[in-house]
Amino acid sequence: MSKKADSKTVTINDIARLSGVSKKTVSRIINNSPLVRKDTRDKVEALMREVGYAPDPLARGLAFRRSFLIGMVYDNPTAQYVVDMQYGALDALRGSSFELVVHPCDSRSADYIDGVRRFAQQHKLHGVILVPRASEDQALVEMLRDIDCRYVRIAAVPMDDSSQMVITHDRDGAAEAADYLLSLGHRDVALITGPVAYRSTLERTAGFLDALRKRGISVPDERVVEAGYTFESGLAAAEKLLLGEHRPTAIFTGNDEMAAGVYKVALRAGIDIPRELSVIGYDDSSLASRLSPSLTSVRRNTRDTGRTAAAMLLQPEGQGPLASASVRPHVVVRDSCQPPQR
Amino acid sequence: MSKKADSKTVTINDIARLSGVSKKTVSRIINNSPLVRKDTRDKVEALMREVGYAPDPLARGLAFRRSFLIGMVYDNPTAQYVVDMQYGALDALRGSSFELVVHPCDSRSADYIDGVRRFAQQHKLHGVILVPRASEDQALVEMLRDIDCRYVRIAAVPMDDSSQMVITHDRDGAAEAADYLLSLGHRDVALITGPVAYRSTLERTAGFLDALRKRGISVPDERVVEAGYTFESGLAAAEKLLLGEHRPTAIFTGNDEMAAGVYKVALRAGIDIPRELSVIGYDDSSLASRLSPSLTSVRRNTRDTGRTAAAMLLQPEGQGPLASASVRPHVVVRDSCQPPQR
DNA sequence: CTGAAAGCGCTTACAG
DNA sequence: CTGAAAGCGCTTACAG
Repeated sequence: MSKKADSKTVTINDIARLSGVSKKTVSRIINNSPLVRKDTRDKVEALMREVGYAPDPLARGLAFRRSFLIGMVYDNPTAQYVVDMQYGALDALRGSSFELVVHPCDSRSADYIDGVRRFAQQHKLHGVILVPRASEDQALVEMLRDIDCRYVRIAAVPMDDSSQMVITHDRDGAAEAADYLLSLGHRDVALITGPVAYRSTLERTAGFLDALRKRGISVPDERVVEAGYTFESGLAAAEKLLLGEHRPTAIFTGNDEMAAGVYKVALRAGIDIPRELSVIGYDDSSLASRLSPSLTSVRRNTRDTGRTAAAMLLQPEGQGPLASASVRPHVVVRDSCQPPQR
Repeated sequence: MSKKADSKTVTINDIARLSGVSKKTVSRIINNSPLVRKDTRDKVEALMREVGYAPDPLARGLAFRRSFLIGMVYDNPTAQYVVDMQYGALDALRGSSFELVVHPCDSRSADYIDGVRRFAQQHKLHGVILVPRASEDQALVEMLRDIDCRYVRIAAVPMDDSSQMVITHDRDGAAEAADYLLSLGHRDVALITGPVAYRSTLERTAGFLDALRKRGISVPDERVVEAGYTFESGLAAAEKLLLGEHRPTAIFTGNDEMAAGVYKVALRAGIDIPRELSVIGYDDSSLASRLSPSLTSVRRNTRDTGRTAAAMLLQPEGQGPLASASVRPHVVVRDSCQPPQR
């Protein structure tokens, strides 16, 4: 037991002494410097493994003036999305000496940028992953450049240097949803969007409407209702669309939460899904299969997105971006859509 | 701009020099030592505020041999639960110099304890929050003691020193669910439980059955079905309970996910909730209001739990536990229960 | 390819 | 109540 405790207090000095090289050489090995003879490296690495040596990230961080922490900055999206993004980032960090530090924030509050600044600056973060909608805030990004903090932005479209972006192509995902509804024969469709302040909203809306337009179908203004990406706002929007004179045969919602609102209104009004109304969501969250009937939805591969973003942050500086810094959404068909009734 | 950058490179030496005291005195002020004259403290603190000085956690961590990081270790609970727990912990950490590092793990994998060990040891974590079911693993806790890492366990019942426990009283929550069903007039009730390997399962089951027994009602074995806390397992369990000869008038599920499974089976079988079947869940997750009809469920106050756990970790060592290291669950009534039909 | 010196920004004994 | 010295475990110039 005391031996175990001791063995964990091994330092770079012990490794240097025991393997008969200088401390600097050990340091070079830790940092993968090419300036070490292969046999020296092998010998020292074997010793490190044998005694279970791992360099102290605090000491390295102090000397580097940069910690071994990756921050994730996000502004209140749904729980499943946040957790998936975290899992993805952790996938990429596994086996490295980096850890993930979470920083939810409220971009509507006046001093949230200051909060992120303190977070990044005080802990000398290696880099931060910016999740929408925080990733869309130019002022936030400028602050990060100011304090010289690396970042990767996740967003629907390119908004920055390609080495600092993961593109989620929301436009394509929404277009695929439109094509799917068209393929079932729907012509009278409606759309419940997120807040127009979100880039994802603009992209999903444009992608959906453009795909319809290409097939000669235009959606009247009253069939496009802005909501807030929340269940409650989806409910209110669904009431507008479903309780009037003519109702659409299909509704596309900007996320699954709002689709749940449509379900609730339809149930109350005695409208059968999918017989009388088709619904397609966006996110493919766990909620999609919980709903009855299970919800057809656009999968975003959030975990892949998080993994890619974290991997980019681990790239040595100056290195080019990864091959594929983008993630493609696609429709996952379940039970909430069918051809419209005659 | 360059001035701004400079102002952030202020060190303890600058503060000492500018305020005419020794570095050690500044250190005492940072660490709230009582051994500083009040006027000295005020003067130095004013200067620190003026120049925007914040001590470097990496340097402090190196000298303290302990970082300013709190780890959260959890084993795959639902997304909403994880996020709520994180938010709670962050509530407690706000304004401190501590940050939250997340560490999901899989307690079924052989080397997960080693993974937590490396996590805690290498980064010299200040402490870790253990979320169920990881918190129930005695081997994990012993490893943490071994490496002298502080921890707080979140669990349904006391399993450790009270200064290292947040008790969630699942037994009481389940008893309240039983009392609620009884008050509506239900006598023929069934139970879908989580895995019996979970302490929460045992507590919720016992709490529910004991409350019924007190009123003279015993639940036959075939009315108690073990499932896995997942949607799919809830579905399978519901099929057993609902598709046979006699079906119960009410079902209590160990969490909301499994309640969603009951909903799906009931819908398929044409059983109306709540008219023909009452359902009550546990968690009061966001899913509860998304379902139709909205689900009555036992709220666990997860955010409070996380906040309390983190606050305990910030207590100076040797200090007594906080006043209330426990969180009380209670039933939140929605639309999924009503008196049984005659 | 390898090494001895100085330093990263703090704190811990040890004195006074 | 305050301070000068040594050290936490690494890395960065600078030499060779």
